[in-house]
Amino acid sequence: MTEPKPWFDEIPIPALLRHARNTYGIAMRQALESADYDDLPKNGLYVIGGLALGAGDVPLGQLIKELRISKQAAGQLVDTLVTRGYLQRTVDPEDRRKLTITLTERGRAAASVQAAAREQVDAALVARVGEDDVASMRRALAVLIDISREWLDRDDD
Amino acid sequence: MTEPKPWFDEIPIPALLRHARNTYGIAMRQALESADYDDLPKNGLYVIGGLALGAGDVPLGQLIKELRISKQAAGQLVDTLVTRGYLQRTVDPEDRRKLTITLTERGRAAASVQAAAREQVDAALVARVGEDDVASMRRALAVLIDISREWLDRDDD
DNA sequence: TGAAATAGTCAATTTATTTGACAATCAAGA
DNA sequence: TCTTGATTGTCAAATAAATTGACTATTTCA
Repeated sequence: MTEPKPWFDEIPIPALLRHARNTYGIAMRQALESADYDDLPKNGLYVIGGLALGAGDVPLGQLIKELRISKQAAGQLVDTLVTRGYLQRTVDPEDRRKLTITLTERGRAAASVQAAAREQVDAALVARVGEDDVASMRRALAVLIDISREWLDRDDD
Repeated sequence: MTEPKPWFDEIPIPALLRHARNTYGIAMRQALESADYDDLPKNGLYVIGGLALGAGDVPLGQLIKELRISKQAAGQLVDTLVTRGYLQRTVDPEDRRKLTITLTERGRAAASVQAAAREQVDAALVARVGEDDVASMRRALAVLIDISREWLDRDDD
């Protein structure tokens, strides 16, 4: 029994993560383009997908942290998303410095196309490795995410 | 037993992948910067890390496919990496159209700093979820990567 | 009230990536 | 051989994405 190591054991985890994420990216982009939502900027998918989750608004500040880009970049990203009709920006009445962003009609439509594509990939994954393995992958990924929090909780501008 | 769903079950897998990868990115960047390898371009980490694997050369064409960027972008990326002393470019004597890229001394040094940081995160992960779960995560990621191959094998320029 | 901190904008620059046109090399058939 | 077509990569110009630095408005809190 020579037990040859499978190819994916030789590849660094970050590279696996990159390519795996890319699968979703390709599927989602493709679906969005077929539905004529072809003008989403690079990080646009994340914004659209993320907003759809919490049924409602998201403070701009959250994007800044999650995307790990400068607040200026976040501002510009939201700008183009607003210009292209996906988002709406409103001031938080509680604190008039803050902005929250919300999906427009078009934004929600795009989000649902994207979610459908995502779920298709999810389904293909479950079909091959089973629910349990997917659940344990989620757990492992969550742990990785958590590790970064301890690694550095600083870097908050 | 209310069994509240853990937070990471609510997050789309691509988002988990993104953030998980970011953990590695942060750790590696940080390590590299402390060691004065602070001039690596965005995709530089991938190139450096990838090359270190196969002890030797990598055809430029491979980068193009793996990074999913245009050949021009790949060319420029390699350009700056060469300029900054990380890479060397040589023509393939078999086929003089082809280029292969190799790490320089500096490149190898940076690669090993990067690898060390990566392994530190790997270790932290193993410490919390165990070898088996990491192995099954790898398997699941490999399946995801495979899915994209079937999803579209076209798009080869 | 009046600093200091927070949230975001504006303008300019740098970095990353793409598109289009091209040059060199190789492969294969008349 | 020649010639045609495909492959591999470069050059140059344009666009997109992200950063830096300086600034405005708002809130907090001593």
